[in-house]
Parts: sequence; C-alpha cells; structure tokens
Amino acid sequence: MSSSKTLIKTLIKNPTRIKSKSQAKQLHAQFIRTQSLSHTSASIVISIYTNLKLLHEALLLFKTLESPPVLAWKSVIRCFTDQSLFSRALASFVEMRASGRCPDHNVFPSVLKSCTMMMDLRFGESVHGFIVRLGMDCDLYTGNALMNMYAKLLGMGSKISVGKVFDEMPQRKSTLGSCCVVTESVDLEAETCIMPLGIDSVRKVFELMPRKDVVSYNTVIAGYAQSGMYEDALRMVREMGTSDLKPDAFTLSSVLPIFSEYVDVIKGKEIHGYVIRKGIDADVYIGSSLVDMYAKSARIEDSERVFSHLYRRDSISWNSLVAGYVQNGRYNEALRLFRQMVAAKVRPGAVAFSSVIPACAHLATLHLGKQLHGYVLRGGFGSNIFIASALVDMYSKCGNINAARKIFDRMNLHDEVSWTAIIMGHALHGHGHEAVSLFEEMKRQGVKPNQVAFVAVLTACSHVGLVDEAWGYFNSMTKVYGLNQELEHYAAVADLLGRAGKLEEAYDFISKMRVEPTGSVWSTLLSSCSVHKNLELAEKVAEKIFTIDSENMGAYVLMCNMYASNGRWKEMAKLRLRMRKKGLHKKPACSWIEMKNKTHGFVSGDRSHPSMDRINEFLKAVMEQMEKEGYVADTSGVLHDVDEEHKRELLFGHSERLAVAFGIINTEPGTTIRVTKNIRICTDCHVAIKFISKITEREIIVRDNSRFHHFNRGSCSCGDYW
DNA sequence: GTAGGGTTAG
Repeated sequence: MSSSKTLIKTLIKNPTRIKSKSQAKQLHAQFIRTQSLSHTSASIVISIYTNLKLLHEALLLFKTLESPPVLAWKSVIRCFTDQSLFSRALASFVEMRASGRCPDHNVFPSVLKSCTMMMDLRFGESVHGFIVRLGMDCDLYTGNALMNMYAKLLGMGSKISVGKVFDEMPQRKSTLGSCCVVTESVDLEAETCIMPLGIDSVRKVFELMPRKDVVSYNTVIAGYAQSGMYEDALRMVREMGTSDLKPDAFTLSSVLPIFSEYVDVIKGKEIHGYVIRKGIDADVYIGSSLVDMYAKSARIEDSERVFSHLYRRDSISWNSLVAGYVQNGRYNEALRLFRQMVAAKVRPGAVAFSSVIPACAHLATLHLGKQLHGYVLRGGFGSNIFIASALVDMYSKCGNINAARKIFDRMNLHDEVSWTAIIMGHALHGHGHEAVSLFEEMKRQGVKPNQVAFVAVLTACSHVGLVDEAWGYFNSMTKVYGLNQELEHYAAVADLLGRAGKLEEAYDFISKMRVEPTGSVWSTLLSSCSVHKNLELAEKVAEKIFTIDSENMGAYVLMCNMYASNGRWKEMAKLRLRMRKKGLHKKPACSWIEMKNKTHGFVSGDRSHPSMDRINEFLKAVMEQMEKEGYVADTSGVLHDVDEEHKRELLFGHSERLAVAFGIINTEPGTTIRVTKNIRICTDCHVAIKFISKITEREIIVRDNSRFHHFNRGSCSCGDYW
C-alpha cells in the first residue's frame, strides 16, 4: 500500500515517465494487484493512457468509476478532442458538469477546440460565459483557445450547427445581434454576459489576457489577416517585437498572404530573406505561402523555385503552384502539375479541383473537364459551391451550356459567383434575354450583384443589342449598389454601342470614360468600325490605339484590311511598311477540335495535317453544294493583293473551316462539332459554316475569342449580330 | 492552444 502511495506521488510529479503501452498496463495491473486502484490512482492511469493516445483502455477503466474525478474527465475529454471525436468530447463535458464536478482550467482548451471544430458557436459562447464566471479567462491556454474559436466561427459567416448531443443541454439560448451576443451559461442559473462579434471578440479576449505568448499573438494576427484587417495584423507583428516575442513560422504564414494580396513583392522578398535567416524556409506552410505570393506577383519562376526546394510537399503546396499557373494563364502547365500531383499520390481536395477546373474552361478542353467532373463526384465534392461554380463555367466555356445549366439548377445554394457564372455562360452563348432574366432572378432572391456580375449582364446585353437595358444596369451600379464602374464595365458598354452601330456615340463614350481607356477598349470599337464599314472613324480610333500601344497587331491587320476593301492601296502600303519596321508579324489564326481525347490544331492555310487530303476533298464537295444553294464567297475582309482565285483558296484554308471539316469527316452523322478559335471568327467562315450546318445536318459550335456561335440548320445563334 | 492553396470578368 505504501509503495503504491509513493508511486502515485512520483507519477503525479512526473506522469510522462511512463512511455509505452506495456509500462502503462503493468502499472494498471500493479494497482489492481495491490488493491490500491482508488479513484485517484485510476485517474492517473487514465491520464497516462490518454497521454499515450490509448483511448480504448482509458475508456474501459473510466467506465468502472462511479464518480470520476476531474483528472479522469479532463483526460478523456482531451483524448476525444485529440482523436477528432469532438461531439463525444463535448458530450463528456456536459456529463461532467451534470455530475457536479467543477472543471479546472486545462479542460477548457479541449472543450473550446471541440466547439470550434463542430462549428458550434452557441455552445462555445455558453462555455465562455462559464469560464468567465469561474474566473478562468485569465488562463493563457484557455484565452488562446477562446480567441481561436471566435476567429474561426465568427469569421466564417457565423455558421452554427448544433450537434445532437447539445439538445440535452439545459436552457441554452443565444441570440446573435448585429453588434452583440447574449449568452446564457451552461448552468441552470441563467447569467448573461455581453460580447461583441467576430474579430472584436478576439480582440477583447486578447486585451483582457494578463499574460500573452507567441501563440496568443499568432492567433490574433491570423484573425486579423483572415478578416482582411491587414494593417492591424501587421501592427500586431510589430507589437510582438516590443514584447520581446519573435515571429515564428506561424506568424509568418499568416502574414505572407497579406503581401500576396497587396502584391508587394519587395516586402515579400524581405520576409523571404528573414525566413531563410531563421532557418524556417523549408516549412510547408511558409513554402506554400511563398509559392502563392510569387505567383500572385506574376513571378511564377520564383514560385517554381520555392516549390522545387521544398523537402516535403503536401496537397496545399502542390495546389499553390497549380493555382499559380492558372492565375498566370499557364493552363497546360497547371494541368500537367495536377497530374503530377495525383501521380505523387497526393489526393486532390476540394480546393485543388476548384483551382484546376478553370484551366479546362480556358483551354476549352471538354474531355479533361469531364474527367475532372468525374473525380469531383467520386470524391464527394459535388456540392461544394466553389467547385460547382467552376464546373458551370467550365461546361459553358467548353460549349455545353445545357450541362452548365443542369449543374447550376441542381445546386442547393447560389451565391453571386455561381449566378455570375451561369449569366456569363448564357451571355456567351448568345442567350442574352435568358441571361438578363437570370440577373433579375438573382436580385429577386436577394443576392447582391458584384462588379463581376455587372460585367456579365452588360456582356449579355452587348451580344444581343439590348442598349437601353445596358444603360439601366450601368447606371444602377453607382446609384443602387454603390459599385464603381471599372474599366471592364466601360469596355462592355463601349462594345455594346459599337456592335449596335452607334459608332460616334461609342467614340464619345470612350473619350469621356472616368477610367483611362486601354488599347483593348479602343480595339473593340475598331472592330465595330470594320463591321459597320466606317473607315473614317476607324482611322481616328486606330491612331488612339497606336499612341497607347504602338505594336497592336490586331489594329494593324484590321486597318490594312479596311484600306484594302476600300481600294486605298497607298495607305495600306504605308501601314504595312510601318509594321515591317517594327518587326511585327501577324499572329497566325488557329482553331482546334477535340477528337477521341486528343486535340487537333489547325493554322490557316496549314496543309500539314495528315488528314488534309480528305479535308480538302470534303470541303470541295461541300463548296459545290453551297454554291448551288446561293453561297457567294465574301472576300472583302480578307487579303488584297492577291487574285480572286487565290483569295478563295485562302478562305478555303481558314483554320475554323479546316477544323469543322475534320470534325465532320471523323464523327458519326449527327454528332455535334465543337471548335475553338483563338481570334474572332471571320465573316465569310460564319456564312460558310451556316451552309455547312444545313448541308451536313450537323450542329456546329464555334467558340471564338469573344463568344459562342451555335450553327444549326443554316442559321447561327448569334442571329448574325456579333 | 496557433499557420498556407480555391469559384465568376479581363
């Protein structure tokens, strides 16, 4: 008996002396043998079991206790939390309270963590009230856990989910007001304490803490950073310095994303230097932040370098670079890295999917997009709103607006992003009226349109010529929604006016923009001038473009063609000379089509494709038929110093036509043909493909750089308005 | 007890 007492004393002083399962079991057996398994000694054995993560053994012993002491309770609560059994941890806490035991300070970190993980703010608040009444809010660890809870739960839109267990809680009621939370305690005696919301709660807990350590600072800093309060976050980092606490890997991985957003690569590099000096540059968290920061500052090579030096890579480090590639328009590299990640046995999570899917959207590679969609469903991510929005966008950009709409309609929650994706989808497919009515429906459902949503609805108006509606939306931005019109909105309106033939109005509008117009805004007007054959205005616009961007190829080519079709050879020659002096070469037009999971590319006039003979044979046959039905080649917009016959041959060889022909001869009758082109579809091909769709009885979908054209039975979804 | 990557436009 006395030896057991000594043993207990030693163990209380140093319980970690027992380091293995067998040692613990020996001790347990010894207590039983000597008949000294009291509540106290049993609790010690339980705490030893839980320290060794032996939950099963701990619980078996725990159940034998009639009235478990606090040590036993807190051991199992901590163990449940460690093993992610959060609801059981909370249930035990409730039971402990019901048994009349008063928790000591080191129960609360686990309980609060469980509340955080269960996203149960209400319960967490009542625990907080309890802590305050016990006067334990001075405890360092408890305070840190409280801050973490408020940062997480109030930061993410106060999502409250109440687990089953808590229905047994007596008198729990809490009300979220706009500025305060009224909490009732766990106890039957209803006491209330008032706490402000969100980051204010975090700050308040922080300020009341008598002692703070690095973790305390890191927690507030993360809270500020995640709430977008960057100045405050950085101020706290400085304050750490004055309290003699050194920023560590945690601090820096919260601070680095701030520089990503600010795109302040200079400060970011300074931190990178600091990180290297502190020897924490191999930290996975820091590594991914650095990869992301460089990517967001368009220094993707630096991202690659950081990534390649990481000695350990988790799914987030991989994804930082995947997302970085996408953000920098390197879609093929993004897909390649994603494949590499999967090959490296790193399972892509929800975020990874929402990063890569846009790559498929940009490349219009439907087969890859579908494959990813399959992975998404198998991974159980189908209802993730980020992924679903990305899928809606991907399907519509890959030409399948019906699939996009199906996914959209099946989503159980729509936010401004998913609405925008489907509105833009319909806009690009020429369903302007549908897009506009979806925009109205979004507003009716109380989703506030953001700036991107306005870009989408203005684009919709532009593609179908809804001039009055567009003005209404444009003006409502500032008047109703307090949103500033940015370059994109001006560009959309300018584009709309141009397409509608209101060229002078468009010119005035662009000249008076609140934002400095870019070359691309003027370029859309230039192409409208070309469509509406207004050479005089085109010349004025082209000069505007050349002062902003003297190497704008598109403008040179358009002007040359306009001069040519007006027989103004002298001007054309002058412009060509200017191009040659600058060493500018025409970017080749190309189109591509997917066939049996392979992408086939065609460049205009390119005869290198192995199927070229069959393609020509097909085009020749179809051309004869077309001419019988009244097709006349429109060669005005093409080249100039070549004879008619040669021009026709050039038209014949236009990349979109080659791709369409290739698609038709390689698929079953009735299969939809989907072609993507890097620049705007040419007028003559537009006419020709209408004929081809009728003659071959095919639906042909061509995506050019600004929209989709659905050709069916001799007409196009754009109604020739484009 | 603390940290990093994501969807819509251009």
